[in-house]
Amino acid sequence: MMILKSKSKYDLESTLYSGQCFLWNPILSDNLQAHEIVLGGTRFRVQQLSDKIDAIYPLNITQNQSLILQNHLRVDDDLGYIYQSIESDKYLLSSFKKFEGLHLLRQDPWECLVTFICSSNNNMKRIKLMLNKLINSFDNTHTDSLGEYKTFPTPDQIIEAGEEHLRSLGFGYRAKYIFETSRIILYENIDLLKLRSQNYDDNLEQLTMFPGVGDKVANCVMLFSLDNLNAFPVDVWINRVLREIYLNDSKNKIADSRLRSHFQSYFGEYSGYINHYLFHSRRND
DNA sequence: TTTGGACCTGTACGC
DNA sequence: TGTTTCAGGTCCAAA
Repeated sequence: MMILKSKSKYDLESTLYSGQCFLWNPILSDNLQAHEIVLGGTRFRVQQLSDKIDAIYPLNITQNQSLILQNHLRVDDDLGYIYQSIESDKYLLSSFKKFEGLHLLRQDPWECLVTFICSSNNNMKRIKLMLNKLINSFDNTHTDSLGEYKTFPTPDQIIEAGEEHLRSLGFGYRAKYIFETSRIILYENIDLLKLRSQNYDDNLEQLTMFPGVGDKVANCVMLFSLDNLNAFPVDVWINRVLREIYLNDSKNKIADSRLRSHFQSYFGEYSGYINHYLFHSRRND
């Protein structure tokens, strides 16, 4: 075991299951609630220990593995700094208090892109089911001291398997989107990780070129995997909060992309972090 | 620039 | 048991 250093209090449960990532799985281990994920080909397990995170697997975790985990969990984020910036906002202040320690995650951009293409017109339970089916339908099996585990399929594996394969797994019309997106990434030789060094506008333009990726999905991918902390996904939940709390208007139609750009300016450079607190609070009302 | 309908599927409903 | 609705949207055509 190894306690990960984090800059702020860390709420693992809220962070892992707040709807930003669907690849974490709860594990009951030694009567303690642990959580498991595969990152960069390695299986990791963590558990909450007071305000911190205890990395319990791999057993003799290397420095490099520890960095991979810390990087994914964004333990260096200074939540106190973000809290300060919204001190005058009573609604936000109460939700920051209620979910103190909720962090964003830094996911793999490819896995995140597939996840949120799946999310369209869909619910959380089924998104998770679809991703599990996808992972289990490929033979990317690895073995460690806990047994076998699988890694996420690559774009070329998805192309080789074909669109029909995705349809047979229950992806519906999203099968075509994921298949075509895989083709574009492979044939145009796109390195999604490089997008981390690009700004918001360039990434929005790049991501919305993929079929099945509109404003909302692109903003999710940017916020949850590309370090664009000013990304601001507007879905039905965020739409409700913004109207009820900030606009006092639940009737007039306003395009989501207009709401998005308005509140990006309003909330500032960490608007994406604020977005996630608004989302999580509204869903847990 | 905006609007409305179609799109896969599983589930929660009403009968 | 058999419809209808809805779920963290996107795309396309038409106004």
